[in-house]
Amino acid sequence: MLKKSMQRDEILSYLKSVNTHPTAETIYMEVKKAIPDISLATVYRNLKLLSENGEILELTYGSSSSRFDGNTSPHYHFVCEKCKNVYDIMMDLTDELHSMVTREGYLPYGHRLEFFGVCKDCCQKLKA
Amino acid sequence: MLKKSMQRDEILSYLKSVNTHPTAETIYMEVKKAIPDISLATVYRNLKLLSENGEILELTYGSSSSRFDGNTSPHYHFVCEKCKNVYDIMMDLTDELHSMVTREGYLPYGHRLEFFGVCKDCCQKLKA
DNA sequence: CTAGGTGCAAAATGTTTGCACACGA
DNA sequence: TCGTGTGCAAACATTTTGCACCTAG
Repeated sequence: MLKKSMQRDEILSYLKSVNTHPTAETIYMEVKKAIPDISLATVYRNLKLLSENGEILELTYGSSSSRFDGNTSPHYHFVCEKCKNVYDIMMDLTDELHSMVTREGYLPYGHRLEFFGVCKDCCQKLKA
Repeated sequence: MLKKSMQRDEILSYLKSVNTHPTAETIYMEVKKAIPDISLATVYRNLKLLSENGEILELTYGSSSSRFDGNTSPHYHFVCEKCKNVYDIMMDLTDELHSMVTREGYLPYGHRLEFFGVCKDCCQKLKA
């Protein structure tokens, strides 16, 4: 069971109050102002709990290490939550998407789009 | 100036040959098959060089540490490659995007879209 | 020859875990 | 009270750096 804790409350309310995307270290520094003897480990533990519960979003590429892409041609990915396979979605929305963010004042070089769900094969199996 | 090196060539050609998005460690293991005494440090150094030169893409959220988002409503991200800030793009293309992949036979639960490029502020600085 | 590249090991960063104690239901 | 949460320090994982040697231009 998830018990209430002052530390977790403070972390969540800090994250809800800002529109930046702070790192664990930044969150630690900020929350420390309210709870001076909080530890960094507690911050990490609660960030993990909160994102598992869907109350916050962790922005990573899955693992803790960077990933590198040698592919220049535009394509997207579909990650199946059943079979864990990663499928290529051969689609290119570069013009549409980039013109949308360009209108907002950004200069986009590229983008990444990933879908999560169930693939064709696993859909079949679910029906059967 | 950038000198040619067997190690860098091998890393680049490996990355161009796969459609996965390997970590530095994976790249190291693979390139080691061709150049057995390559070191992990060399892999890191060359990955950095190659991505600085735009020959490959590093997929991260800027810093080497995770970032956390208290905003769970549907929105996208813009990662500035200069200042490393992550900006919210308040846009929701769920209906459009999901109907596209549904037509391909997938059953999408969600998706993630992030742009990379240069933000408004850094565009200004580049011009100056 | 010389600036840049390399391997190695150590250091620097970022994150997780073991443990004993503290706290909320 | 009992199971969860916490702080601390140590362990781990990932990435960077200092250094002496090597290599392409």
